[in-house]
Amino acid sequence: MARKTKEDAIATRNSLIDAAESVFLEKGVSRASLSDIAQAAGATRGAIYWHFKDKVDLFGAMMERGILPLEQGYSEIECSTCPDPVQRLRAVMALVLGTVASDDRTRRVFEIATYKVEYVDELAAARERHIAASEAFTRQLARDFQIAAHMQGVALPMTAMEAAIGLHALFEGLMRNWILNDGAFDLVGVGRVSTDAYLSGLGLAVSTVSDEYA
Amino acid sequence: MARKTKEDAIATRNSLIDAAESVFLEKGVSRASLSDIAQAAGATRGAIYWHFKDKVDLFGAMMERGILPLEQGYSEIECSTCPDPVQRLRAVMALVLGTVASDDRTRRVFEIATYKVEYVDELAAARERHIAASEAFTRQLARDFQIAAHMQGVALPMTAMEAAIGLHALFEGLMRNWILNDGAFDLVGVGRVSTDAYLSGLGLAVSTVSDEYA
DNA sequence: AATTATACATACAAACATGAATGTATAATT
DNA sequence: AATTATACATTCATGTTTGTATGTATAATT
Repeated sequence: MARKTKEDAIATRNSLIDAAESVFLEKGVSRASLSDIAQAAGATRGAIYWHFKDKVDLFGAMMERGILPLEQGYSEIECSTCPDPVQRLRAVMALVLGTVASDDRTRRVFEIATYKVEYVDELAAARERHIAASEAFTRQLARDFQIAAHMQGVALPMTAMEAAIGLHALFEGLMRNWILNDGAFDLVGVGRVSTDAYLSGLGLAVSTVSDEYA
Repeated sequence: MARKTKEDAIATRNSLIDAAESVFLEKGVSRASLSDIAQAAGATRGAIYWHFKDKVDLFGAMMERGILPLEQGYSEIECSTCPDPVQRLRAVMALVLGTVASDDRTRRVFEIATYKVEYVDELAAARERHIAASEAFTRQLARDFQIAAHMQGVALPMTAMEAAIGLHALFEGLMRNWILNDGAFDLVGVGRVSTDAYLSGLGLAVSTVSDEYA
């Protein structure tokens, strides 16, 4: 065919990423061929090789576009207006869980990243990125736990870091199992009550102004 | 070459599964070719096709051999000699986490199943199996929560099922993150204290006869 | 002892998938 | 208006993997 305008090219690129999302989700990343993706986008492999170096590059672009809402949540914890560490922590968890539960693209990308890709050598970058984000999140949780314990004058029954590792595990476990079970439970609701139980078990008060349990 | 005795054949089969474990872990399941596996086992593809239908079948055999210790833990919860539901629950968690942390084969297979395989159509059986095991585990947890709450005369701050979903998420999240972080924290220790915090947050007494926190 | 089934190894054909090379019509630039 | 760079589509050569087909030496069976 012919040359497109710059906006057309951007649209093509986006449709390629859309198609990649769809095909990755259906066939898995490794079994998805570039022909599959191009065909799903109504294009050819030429378009893919023009916009992306190869499949790994396309995967990276898809991840970057889809993970943004989550990293936004992660970063929100840093500069939130909420001064109380426990409330901040609860707000961030609710925000991220709510995003995964409500935003289709985020959920699809999360599902691909969790169940439809093999983290081996060539995807080491994605893996390292996830590890780094997790560590940053966990460290932030640990700091908040320390601050909260100090503010409330309580002694945690474990290291702040251990408490953070546990909450982080609860957090990711909920999302993963929710995805695996095809949204069979209320992610935000269960996330809230289980998080609160955990916090309460740490000896932290969660200021239950308007908490309702179903 | 020549025909082997029956024991030799079984040994060959085991070495093929060993090789599959190793190659799957290194290259991921989809990128691992049967030639790779055969070569790693010091055999040829002929041996693989003799013992297994195809790669999916070999993967299934590997899973079955490596997941046994975990399912053993899952089943232990059913017929444990420990009558107290909270103690039983804690014992099972400790047993499974301890197995993953200490048994190399279990850990490798778990890592493959978690990070080195794409759960798509042809592996639907493995996926369904995992879902079924998880659901059974969660249901058992819920039942124990109900019994424990009744025994201790406390009202849980949430549904027993929700409490179970949370603990299950904590449980799987810990294992997954421990694997991802290459065993960077004490899986059994953190599992114990975070589980106890969660239980305590549910309002359940955990009978701390000899609990020590580092 | 002869036969048969076993436990593989080897050889072969077909199917993709990839990456590069080339073609090309048209925006954009001058 | 001529030139150039862009945004792809098409073609081609190559390598890889798979499944099957066939060969074969020997354990097991009779």
